Amino acid sequence: MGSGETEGALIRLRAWLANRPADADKRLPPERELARMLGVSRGTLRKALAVLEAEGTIWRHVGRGTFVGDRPVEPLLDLSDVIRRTSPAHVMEARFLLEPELARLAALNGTAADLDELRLCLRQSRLAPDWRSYEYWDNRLHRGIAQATGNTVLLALLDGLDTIRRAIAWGRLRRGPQRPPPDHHSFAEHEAVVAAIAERDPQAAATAMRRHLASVRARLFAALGLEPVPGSESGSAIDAGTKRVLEDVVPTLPGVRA
Amino acid sequence: MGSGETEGALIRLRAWLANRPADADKRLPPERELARMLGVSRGTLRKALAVLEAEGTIWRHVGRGTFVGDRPVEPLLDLSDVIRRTSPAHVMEARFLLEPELARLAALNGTAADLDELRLCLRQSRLAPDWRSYEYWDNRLHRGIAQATGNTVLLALLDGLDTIRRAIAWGRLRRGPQRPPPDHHSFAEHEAVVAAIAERDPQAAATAMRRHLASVRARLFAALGLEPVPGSESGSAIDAGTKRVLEDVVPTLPGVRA
DNA sequence: GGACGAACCAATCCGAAAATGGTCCAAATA
DNA sequence: TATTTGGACCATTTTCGGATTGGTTCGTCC
Repeated sequence: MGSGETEGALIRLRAWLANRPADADKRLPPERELARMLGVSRGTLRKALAVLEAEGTIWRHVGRGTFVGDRPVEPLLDLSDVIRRTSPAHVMEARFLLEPELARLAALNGTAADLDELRLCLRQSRLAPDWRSYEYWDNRLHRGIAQATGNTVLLALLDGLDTIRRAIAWGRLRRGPQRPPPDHHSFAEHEAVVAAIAERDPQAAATAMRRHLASVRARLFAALGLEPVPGSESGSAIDAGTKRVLEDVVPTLPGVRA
Repeated sequence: MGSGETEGALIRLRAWLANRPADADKRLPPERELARMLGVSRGTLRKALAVLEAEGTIWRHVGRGTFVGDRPVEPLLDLSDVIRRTSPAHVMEARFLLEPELARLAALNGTAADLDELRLCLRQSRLAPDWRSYEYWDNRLHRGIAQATGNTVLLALLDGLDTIRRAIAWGRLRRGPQRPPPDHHSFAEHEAVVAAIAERDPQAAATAMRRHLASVRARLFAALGLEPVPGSESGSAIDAGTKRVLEDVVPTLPGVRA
């Protein structure tokens, strides 16, 4: 196979690549120029470049150039498309899935600085002069919990969920001159979550978060005119698979911080 | 307040907006032109536009123009930044959080077409001629499970996790002429997950997925030279908070499809 | 058969010019 | 006095043409 000049070009190319300063530009000269520099034809150089690309040393893109290192990541997420075919119920389901576990991991991994941030959010949300301001601090609180897990991936996931949530038409949006009433259900629920995190009680934190989300969901569905979620307040009826739940959930979510 | 010409401009503007065809462009004429069309000065028109913007009818942006409808959502996620400060352990933690619940919801909501897709992935992954091809079908399988939940938000979340996972440097990447051995651990584990989904057994599906992820994590950490996760195989030691887990997990993840 | 050179293609980048919303100000107007 | 008007700037964005660059296909020559 690769006999003759192609192999020579590959060797010369590797040597040229090795002899360049470490702080050199990630971008290589254009093929035409590089071919002239190495004393090879462009076609031959391209074969050598193809080898380097196959082994992951470089990556190329039409119109951009040839670069050394890993190919950059492109988002690939078409948010506006997701938003069009999603519903508030979907968002609530995702929140139920994510946020209790975030609270749980926050109780395990949260730092003192994280807790300061959470307490700040609690205080400010009580002082909020209008709904818009309240929602800012509410949002910042939930994000702070994700931050307290110490896991940037989880934080990114919650951020993604947030952008979707914020973009959905929530029917009535309660903006106005009024302010949240002092006995707004979220206040006590938020404080319960933060208290459990502060006491390093993971189960209690997750439980408190579930209670909070159940409350939010009930209000949301009521506002949308839907029927309440079946079994959301019963809490009875321990089925046969319960023991498996214990064996699964407890050991496999250790919450190690890497 | 808005006395005199401003009010008149607002009325004329509303009328002009109402009288345009439904399929008209979302983009309004430039302010200078629109002002001339309505016979108002630009400053007055801008006050009227400010009212419409405050009530959410239109949105504006410098250099772009004025548009009717909701303001488009911007990603706000800087993926390349997240990737730089994250670790394989973080990604595994996120997978443990997400994917078992996805399997659970897939068992509840998956359609026959979804199951066909999953079985196709199983078959193709066994036939894969090299690791690269195997990882394609493996990836498509996990994505298919998220698809089977019927929740586009969860699918978007898994996609986001995937882009992060794919971008991280996984140390050894097992690309090469070899192919996955026929007794590769993932085969049986994947089939267990899909079987549980097909039998509509949510708990079993979640359990099988946890087992699979635990296996993946063990191999990953071994390859990276880390110590195994404490308690990942013990599964004993039922602590005091277990009953609460039951009361929490079971009723609050109903998996309703909206 | 393989290497070379040339030409062409489609995607991308680049820079200047135009377009657009945001802002300020003095004159005109009621 | 209070409001409107027209004009001039500003910062951001779009637009558009030309240059750049990797991808591809020829004919030609060893």
